[in-house]
Amino acid sequence: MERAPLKERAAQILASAETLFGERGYDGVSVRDVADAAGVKKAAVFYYFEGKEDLLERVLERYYTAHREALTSAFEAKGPLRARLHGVIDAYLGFMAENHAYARLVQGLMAQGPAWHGHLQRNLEPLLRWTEEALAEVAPDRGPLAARHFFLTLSGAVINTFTYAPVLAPMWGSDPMSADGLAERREHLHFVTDALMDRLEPRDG
Amino acid sequence: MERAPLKERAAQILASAETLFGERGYDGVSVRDVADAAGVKKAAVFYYFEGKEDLLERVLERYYTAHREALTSAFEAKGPLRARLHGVIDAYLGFMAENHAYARLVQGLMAQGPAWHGHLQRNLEPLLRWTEEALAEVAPDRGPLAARHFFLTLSGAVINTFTYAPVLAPMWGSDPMSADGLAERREHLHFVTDALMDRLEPRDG
Amino acid sequence: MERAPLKERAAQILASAETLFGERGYDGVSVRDVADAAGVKKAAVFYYFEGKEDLLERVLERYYTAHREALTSAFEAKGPLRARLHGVIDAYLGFMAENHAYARLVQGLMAQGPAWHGHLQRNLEPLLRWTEEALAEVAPDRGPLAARHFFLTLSGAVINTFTYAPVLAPMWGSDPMSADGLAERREHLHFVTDALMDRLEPRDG
Amino acid sequence: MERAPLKERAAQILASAETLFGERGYDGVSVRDVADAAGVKKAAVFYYFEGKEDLLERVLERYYTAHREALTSAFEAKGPLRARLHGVIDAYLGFMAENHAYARLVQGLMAQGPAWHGHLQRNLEPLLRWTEEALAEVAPDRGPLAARHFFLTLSGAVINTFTYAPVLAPMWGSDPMSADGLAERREHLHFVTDALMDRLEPRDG
DNA sequence: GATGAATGAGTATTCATTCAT
DNA sequence: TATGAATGAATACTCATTCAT
Repeated sequence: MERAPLKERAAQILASAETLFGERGYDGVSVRDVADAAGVKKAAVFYYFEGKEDLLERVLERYYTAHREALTSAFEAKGPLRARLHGVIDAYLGFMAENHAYARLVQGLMAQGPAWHGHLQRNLEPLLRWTEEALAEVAPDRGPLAARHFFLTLSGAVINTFTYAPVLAPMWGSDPMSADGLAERREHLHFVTDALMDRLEPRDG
Repeated sequence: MERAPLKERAAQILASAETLFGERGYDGVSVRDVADAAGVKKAAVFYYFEGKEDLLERVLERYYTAHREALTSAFEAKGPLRARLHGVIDAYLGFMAENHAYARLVQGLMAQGPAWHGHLQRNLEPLLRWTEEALAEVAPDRGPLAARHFFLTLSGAVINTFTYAPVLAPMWGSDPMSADGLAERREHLHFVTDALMDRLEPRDG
Repeated sequence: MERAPLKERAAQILASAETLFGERGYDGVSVRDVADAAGVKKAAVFYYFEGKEDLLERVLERYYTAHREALTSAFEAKGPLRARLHGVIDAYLGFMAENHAYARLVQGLMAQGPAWHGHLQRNLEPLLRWTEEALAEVAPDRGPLAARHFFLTLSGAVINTFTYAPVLAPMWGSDPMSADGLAERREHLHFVTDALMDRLEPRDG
Repeated sequence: MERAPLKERAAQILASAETLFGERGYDGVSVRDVADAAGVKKAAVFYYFEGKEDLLERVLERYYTAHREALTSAFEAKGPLRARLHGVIDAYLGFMAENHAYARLVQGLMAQGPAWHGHLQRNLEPLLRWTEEALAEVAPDRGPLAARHFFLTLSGAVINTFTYAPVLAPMWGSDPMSADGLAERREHLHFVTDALMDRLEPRDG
């Protein structure tokens, strides 16, 4: 299953694809665009990759791996639940901060119809499972307080920081994705988490 | 600036565009697709609209109007803050439930680069302003507890219910967009709102 | 099942395709070649036809129809068997003489693998059936003297006149496809037919 | 002019080219296809051969040689004319049976325009000359009973057995290229030869 | 002796858009 | 009020061939 390390040229192409797909969406980017951005000829893209779709798949693969790695240690940390949840949110927010393009690319693919849903689902599943395990002690299996709802609510609160940043910035008068903006957002999300925990396990407040 | 009411033919075209753009994204739909779905000739689309972009603009315009109308009365309602917030969330959720395509279309456009950002921003702005007014009494102007953060968090929690539903359904074993799913989601969001209010105005709990 | 008469432009394109496919084979001709030869823009070819393959299918359809029409009256003629066979050979030869490209196009497709075999078979089948009926009185159902063998032998003798003409001409010192050449070939084929009939029904000689 | 004996690697490539060209035609086969089938790298094909065209030339050369060798002894055999003709037909049929691909490859090239005509002619010429010599005693030099007509008729009857086999098989309910099919075809062709000889030299019947 | 890397030229096809009628 | 015809520009992809190593 392990893939041989990509050659420099291929890495360059992949990096360009990553950036462009993130900026303009899969459909908004042509193979020529990717080649130009990478400083290679168009045919070279087809030499190193099987096609445009393969290119996207590799970009996603890399994201998935990085994403999971970024969250693993946070999920596996020990300590009181609240601190662990804060840690996960920080890790999530931090990963997204370093991978601006990710959130938007994925949202774009979701909006493109079912073709990529299976792909995205496979990436999301472990995160959901982790959340469910982590919250098992305070949240029931089913109903409106089930872990899955908190997963959806909190991951949405993290992700949308990035997907909506470009349209919020002018309204906020500051960029939610800037260092300051993210620090503030982080505090907000901690507040939200604590508020939810207060209600779920009142004694612990 | 007012435009004569659209003829039946045009309305048919617009409706098809709305559905298709929502299902497959702007780029994933051709003018021919829209024409076919509407049962008209391709050239008719250009007769009634200025082009594909115009078509999208009209679709968005309609959404904006409907969206705002759906939320206005909820925002203007009187009564205790919590009840009003619940009302807004119910209205938001209800509107989205009836306009499946909206959330995905907008997400798709966000991912397509800055071209449509201004457009989307104009729609979002009033919602943000309303939220800020509504929360003025409990939330400060700036910082991590500012109204705008709650707006982002809660609107994300609503919207993502719809954008992620297709990939969550298999994992949940049930469809978050079904009647049952939405009722449960509604309860969850009320819980979240209450939890946040508890922390913001502890006495009121 | 009837097809509306093709517009002038489409007819022009089809005619060019017919000629070029016959001259250089399906793979040897690009859509651009066809468009140029027809004096239209490349995109016009796609406006009138669904694609290159469709173009070939239409060309073949026309041939099939013309081919069958050319032979029908000959097959349905009354009179002694030998005369009727001569008539069929004359009709076959005449049709091919007017449709130089046909034989070569079909041979080229046969050599391209199974993709077109079904297509070609559907055209050949009626000819084989007719031959079997015509020879029913003198040829057995099975074995080396079955009608199908005579069909294969004689149709080969006709068709190869055209497929091999370009390489035979220099060796013969004259063109087998010229008027004189064809007249001579016709006499030869009559001789062959008579020889075969002599053996099949000796009394009739 | 003599070329050093091809290395094993080259032979492998040539064999693959032969098979593939025969199956899908020259244009339908890419250098990569040949390399893959031979289990070598694509660049190796260009190392051992000058290019795709050279590859085809070598394949044809081999066929020519094999073809001529297969027929030489039959042509040089002694004995009565009819027996010698039967022998040639048997040899021709036998060679084709072992070289399925040959007939179709050559037909495909004929259909590809004049580029390969000269090539093919050089191969055909000796066969025609031999036939003319063999039939010199019974057939005139010119006119519809000239040897060259019998050559065209009989070689067509042999070759078409193979080129049309794939489309005839379903109609015949049996494969003309199977052992049984070929045995039957052989008998048929002997019958045809005898019929022709009967007419050419009636006394000898 | 052999090949990985690279590419120029070409291929079929799509599509938003224009326009004469 | 429509629309059939037409097209320029772009798109993803293929492939024979070259060449430095």
